[in-house]
Amino acid sequence: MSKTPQAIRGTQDIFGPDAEAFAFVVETFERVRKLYRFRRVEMPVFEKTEVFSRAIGETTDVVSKEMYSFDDRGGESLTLRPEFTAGIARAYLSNGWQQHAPLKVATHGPLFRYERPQKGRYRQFHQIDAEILGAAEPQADVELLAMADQIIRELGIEGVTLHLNTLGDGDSREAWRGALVEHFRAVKDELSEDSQERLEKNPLRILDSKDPRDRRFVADAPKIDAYLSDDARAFFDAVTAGLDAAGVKWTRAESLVRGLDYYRHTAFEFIPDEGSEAAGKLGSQSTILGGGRYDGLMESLGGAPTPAVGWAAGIERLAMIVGDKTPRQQTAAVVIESAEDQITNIAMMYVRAMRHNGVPVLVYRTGSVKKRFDKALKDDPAIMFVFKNPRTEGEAARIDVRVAAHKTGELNKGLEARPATLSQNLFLVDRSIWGNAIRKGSELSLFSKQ
RNA sequence: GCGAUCGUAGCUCAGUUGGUUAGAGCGCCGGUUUGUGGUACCGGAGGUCGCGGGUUCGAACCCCGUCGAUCGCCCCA
Repeated sequence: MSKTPQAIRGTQDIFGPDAEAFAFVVETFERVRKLYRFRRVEMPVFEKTEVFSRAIGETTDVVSKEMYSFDDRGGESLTLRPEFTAGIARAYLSNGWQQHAPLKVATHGPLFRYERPQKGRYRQFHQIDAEILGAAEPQADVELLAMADQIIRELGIEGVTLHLNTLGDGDSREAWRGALVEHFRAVKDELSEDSQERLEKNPLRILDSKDPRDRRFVADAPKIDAYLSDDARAFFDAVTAGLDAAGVKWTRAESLVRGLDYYRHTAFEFIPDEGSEAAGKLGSQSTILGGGRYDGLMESLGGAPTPAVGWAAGIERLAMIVGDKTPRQQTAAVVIESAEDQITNIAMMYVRAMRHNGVPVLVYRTGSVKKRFDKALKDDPAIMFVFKNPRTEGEAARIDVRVAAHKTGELNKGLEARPATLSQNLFLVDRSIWGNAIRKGSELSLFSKQ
């Protein structure tokens, strides 16, 4: 026997409650994006490396050391996608989706980054993603954010706030960046080692440094507001006004910047409030959804200037917060106590009728009779049907219907047994699940939940 | 890339200063009892102690390496 191979570092096999929470996030996303009429797109999992290196920026850490890249047999460098946006921008340009502009699209799936795994962060991770392409108006930002807000709300996540900032247009951003470099260069020797590095590479990042040595100088650093052009300011005002009108709560975060080069104007993150339940579940990983406007991206890929705005959110992180709030599926248990084929066939007829009427059913027919009940009860069904042999000659196969108690120990006292036989034409099941179940002739028809 | 902690049964963990055949609970399988049965009791299967070296008469335990996990830093979502 050879050894079982290990899974790749930073990958995960998701099962059980985690998998249910994961699916709940995706299902909620799919349902809500349809309400906003975002169109589903499916994207390749890998692209030519240049798609990401040009779009994201050569100097960023993502490109310089966090990409999963490899050469194909023709010697071309390919990369497993570290994000959705660059690939969607490439598709927009190469498929002529300009004709659909403004185009609202949504997708979800696996992404890859070669990083050290830690809480809520994996080498293969999964995101939901929404983009509006070819829309320059601030109303696009508002709609996109309203959808994000609704998704988080419908996932039942509390205590999360939208942190909002503007990076201005290209000129504003450059002017501000210059002023920041000047400001921090004057005190360079007193900054943390990391921030001295950042000064050259990514000065905006100094703003959200956690190091106390840096915090002192961050407070009086130049603010973007002083460098905003009139247009940029008007744009931001329109976004915030729109959010207010849409009932989306937000807070200004002047030092919120995004790591990637292509962002302009609006930048935002949904962050759990200090001390909230969600914050506690996430460890040092705090942002649960982030994005912004990337008006410069299309040009970096050789396309015409195209305004666009989008966001992405990690499914694992959302699932972690949702946790056991995932609605549990109510199930009917059918226990076949009899060993006779005829009775099994009758039971399976009922099972089929229930499933075709949208009722989830689990069947127990193997192992000792005791085991069948043990297993059925452990699955905590909302109701149980028992098929057993007739007691007397000529009597029809006997069905017991009972409402199983939901809590341990209440089975015997709390349970309401309603024995019925096939000769009777009506029996009740737990109304909270399916309403009345009525047998007519050989068919079981069920009324849906009210 | 850096730091800290940790790898013993399917799962959660014990395992005393290094000392015979490595334990428990849960789970799993079989059985007895309980009126339709989630309980209780009896029995059973299941571990080359992550892997590879080293020290020692002797290593789950000490040392080195390696792989992996967890948490944090950098970065980012």
